[in-house]
Amino acid sequence: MGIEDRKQRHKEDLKATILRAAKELFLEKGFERTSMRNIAEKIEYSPATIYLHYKDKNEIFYALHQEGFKLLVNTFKTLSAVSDPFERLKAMGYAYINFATENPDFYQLMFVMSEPMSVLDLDAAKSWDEGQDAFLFLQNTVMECQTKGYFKGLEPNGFSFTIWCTVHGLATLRTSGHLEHVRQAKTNMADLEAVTNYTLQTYINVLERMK
Amino acid sequence: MGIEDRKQRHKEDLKATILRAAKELFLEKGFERTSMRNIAEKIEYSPATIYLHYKDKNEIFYALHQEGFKLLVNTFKTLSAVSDPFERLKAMGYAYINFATENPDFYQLMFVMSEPMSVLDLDAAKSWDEGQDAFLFLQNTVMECQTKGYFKGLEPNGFSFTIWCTVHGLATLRTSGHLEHVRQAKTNMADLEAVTNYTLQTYINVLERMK
DNA sequence: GTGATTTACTGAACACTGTTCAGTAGATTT
DNA sequence: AAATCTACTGAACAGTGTTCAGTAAATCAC
Repeated sequence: MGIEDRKQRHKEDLKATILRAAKELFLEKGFERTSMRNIAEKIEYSPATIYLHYKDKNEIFYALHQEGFKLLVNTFKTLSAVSDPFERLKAMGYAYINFATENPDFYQLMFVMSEPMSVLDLDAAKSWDEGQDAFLFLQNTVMECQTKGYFKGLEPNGFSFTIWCTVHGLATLRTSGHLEHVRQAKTNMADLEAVTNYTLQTYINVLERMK
Repeated sequence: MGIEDRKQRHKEDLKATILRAAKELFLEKGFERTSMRNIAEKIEYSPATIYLHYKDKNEIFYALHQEGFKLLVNTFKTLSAVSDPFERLKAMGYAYINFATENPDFYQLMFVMSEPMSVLDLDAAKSWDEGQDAFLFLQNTVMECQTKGYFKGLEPNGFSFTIWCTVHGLATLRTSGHLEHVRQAKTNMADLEAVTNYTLQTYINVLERMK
């Protein structure tokens, strides 16, 4: 059935084209300012056509949310090259904040907005695998650190989670603009980058003490 | 000019009525589902009237954002009664998370959404005093802890900030619903409350070690 | 008391939003 | 050639924040 195949291919092409257009618009203008009609206009189809491939806007959000996780996990994977686990942990912290800073819209989609996750909520079979994959990367590194004498006696799952909370907290304060208002209050810091790095460095100092 | 006074009073009354109605609707249905028309209907005025008292929706957001901070700072003030600074620090952590859990919409308004802050952005004279007040509470407690031998050698401002990042991270993961998805992955925890408390307790254990 | 002015307020509109659905043009099958 | 199926769309629905000309009533000046 070559004809069926060609049709199937075209269908998948269009679905991918929609996603690409959505992504470009989101990264360009942020999703607050990206509408279904904008996406439709970009791909030169009617808005209704999008709904033949995606149930609603949240399903597009979810698809991009997954793309974001691929990006993040890939970054983490390159850090496997760092053999010393504590050095790797530090590198992961910087990589995480870097990711959030350079892809604030992706970060929002992945860790802040609840809309993309609503796709999962209804389907109990699905779970948040992307999130767990990324978290296991952290947890494994923490456990390796423990074999080298760090974080003695701490339950790795819970402790890893507190680490995630800290960097996530910093990332959200930064991407939401609240960090900028904090910076304006303590005028000694020159720019956002400086405040971010200083905070992360301070936290690493704290972790370093836990040997 | 008694007439002027009466008019002024009525004007301020109406402004307060708008805010009260907005607050009730926000807490009732969340602000995603609260529109200017909803607020207008509740106070039995036309939508356009609201704009005579508030520049736009963000200005209402900002007013509620400030109310939220009064609430939080008041909670913190009652904790001044705890004399031991480390015990106070612990209590503040629980109070903070508790506040976020019981007032998720206020928390969103205060620490997650950037819209309310946009009122400040334009007016350079204004700064984020509310946020700074709350933060100073934390920083002072941390500094008191240092006199008792905790957190030796750590620069208090930066270190306090990492503490805020951690509890803020936990609070946002919880209110955004991401914590629930994490909980579903590690099935051993019964409910959200348990995960939250366990995480906070683990973090307190970490801090306790820093003596 | 009467006319002019100011104040408080509103109806209707503008330009959007996500989403649905009847209807159509064209390809494919019978 | 007629019937079916597929891919797609125009137009509508029910909303959103916001603006502005216009109105009714209160106040002021004479």
